[in-house]
Amino acid sequence: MERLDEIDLKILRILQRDSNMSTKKMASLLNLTPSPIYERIRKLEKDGYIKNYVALLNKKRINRSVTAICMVSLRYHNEGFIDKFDSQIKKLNEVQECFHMAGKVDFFLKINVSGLDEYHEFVRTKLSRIDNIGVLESYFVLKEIMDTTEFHF
Amino acid sequence: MERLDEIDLKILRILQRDSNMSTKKMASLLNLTPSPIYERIRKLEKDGYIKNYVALLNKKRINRSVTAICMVSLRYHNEGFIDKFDSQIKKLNEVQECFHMAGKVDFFLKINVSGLDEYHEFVRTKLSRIDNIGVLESYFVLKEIMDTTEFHF
DNA sequence: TCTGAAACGCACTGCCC
DNA sequence: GGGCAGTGCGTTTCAGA
Repeated sequence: MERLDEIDLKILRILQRDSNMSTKKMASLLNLTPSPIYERIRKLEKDGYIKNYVALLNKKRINRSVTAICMVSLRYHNEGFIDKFDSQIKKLNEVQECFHMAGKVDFFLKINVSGLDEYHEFVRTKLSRIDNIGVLESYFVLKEIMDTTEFHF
Repeated sequence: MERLDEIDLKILRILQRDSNMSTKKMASLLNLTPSPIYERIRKLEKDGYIKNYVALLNKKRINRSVTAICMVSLRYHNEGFIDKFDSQIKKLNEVQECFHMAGKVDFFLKINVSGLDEYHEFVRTKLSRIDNIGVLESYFVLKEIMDTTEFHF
């Protein structure tokens, strides 16, 4: 719960890149034995530094290679409408990220689909059917320059 | 390399949520024994369906709770300038995502910092020092509604 | 491609420093 | 808080169907 020392930070840095590394190998990298590594990791989990362990998939391989950014503004901005948009957007499987923003645009969405056809269907049959949408602007990714879950510290 | 069957898809769905699940438990969920699970996972890795295994950290805990979206347009658009922007942006530790876009805006960036002070410093001393930036617009996330690495299929 | 069994190594515990 | 030794379990391999 207290501050992390340099060893904890190194462990987190490693786990962000390769969560399957054995405590044995990590121990040799950090000039320690496996036991303290093991205990520190359990502590980092317990204290909430580590949310979960996941496999990252290759978008191309699973036919989700098109990424779109969509900016949405609502027509009315009272609490009920915002919460309603919130709960409806969570049901859409194509949406990877959705942020409620400060400023002129209300929401940023990152959407992954197989192609433009599917994006068209997504907007037509799902997104645009959500109540109270005012403006809806779509942008397409030409090239992913960076896309990482890793924080540098 | 061929098409995936329903078992492969189920394995990928599980690993996207919890990559530390044992082959034993997965086997019992899928009514199989650990060996075929093990072999299928190795094959999914070898064939490039699985990029890597990572720990996802809690932004708040590691002091990166402010998320900004930044839209950048370049002044000149010849190949050299785009590649240069590309290589310079990759050096910035605060940037989590960077996409080269089709349309009026050239790049979308997702940036995580500890607070507005740090964002100010990031723009002042790093982002704005990159050559050839024309327009630079920042938006701040009020609330994360969704942020997942998981693809639904 | 799966089952079942066998071998191996690592995760995990407890004790000592 | 780290080192060391022991145990059990999961990973990994392989023969057979």
